Amino acid sequence: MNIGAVSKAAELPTKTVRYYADIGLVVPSGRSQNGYRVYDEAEVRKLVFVRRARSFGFSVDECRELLGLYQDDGRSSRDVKKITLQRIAEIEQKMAELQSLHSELTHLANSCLGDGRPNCPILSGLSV
Amino acid sequence: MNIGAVSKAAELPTKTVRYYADIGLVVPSGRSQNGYRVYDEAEVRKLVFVRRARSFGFSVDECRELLGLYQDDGRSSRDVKKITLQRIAEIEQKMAELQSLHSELTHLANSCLGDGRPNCPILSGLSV
DNA sequence: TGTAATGCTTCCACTAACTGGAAGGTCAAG
DNA sequence: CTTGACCTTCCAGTTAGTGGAAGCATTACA
Repeated sequence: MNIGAVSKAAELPTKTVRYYADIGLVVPSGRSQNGYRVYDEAEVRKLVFVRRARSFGFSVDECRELLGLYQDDGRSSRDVKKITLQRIAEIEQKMAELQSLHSELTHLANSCLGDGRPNCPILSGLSV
Repeated sequence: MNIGAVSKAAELPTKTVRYYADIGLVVPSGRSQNGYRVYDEAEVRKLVFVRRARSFGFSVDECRELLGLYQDDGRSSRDVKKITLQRIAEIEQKMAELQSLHSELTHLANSCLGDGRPNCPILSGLSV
């Protein structure tokens, strides 16, 4: 498979696939005579894996770590679970922050008339 | 006030204050003979405003826009409310994403034994 | 068979919002 | 007088890509 087909199959932009190759995250299985990157099914699966993990908030470096575990038959599920639980904790933290942000902003927006007049509680609220 | 005092007053790192000066977001009111940036209360208020707005998820460019409104006595609260409501909608969107992420990851973590064996549903789940 | 349109390559530069560090000038205290 | 804190500029790096240019390769179509 050439990069275009891979890009379609993994649902990632070609630029991103090339970038992942550059940083050694998912490298093509080889190159054809004309220099084109050649991928096979295994790489496509890894790319899908990375796309999903990224969408789950795993950083590229964590993806690298996870891919390592993914490929290592001797890995323990304990390692994987540890990373995942950390991520869950971070998500909960993030959600709490967003929650307080949301209520503050909602409060400000509610107290604002939103008319053509300059008097605006949102700005006063921000500048406290 | 020199940058150190401003930094303390506005609760922002000096690096950040300098950065904001560089990009023209909050510029010092002047320079002293020795070349030190000199700020007065108005700038400190703006910096506090920016810090809070940033913590609310407004981008630096949005802060610039808000600062413009903030300083413009002829502004309408409608403009400010519009930006704020957009931001609230984005936060809700983000929270929904985090929520689904959280339940998916929790599900995966729960189905993982977390022992020393290689069999790990988290990885299989990610690679679907 | 010619040519035009994709598709692929590399490389360089840019994004956001800082942060770290080096090299050097200034100032107050002991 | 020297030490240390504070200030300056400039350069580079961070994350995770994205945009674009210049230049081969392949394919589609008239």
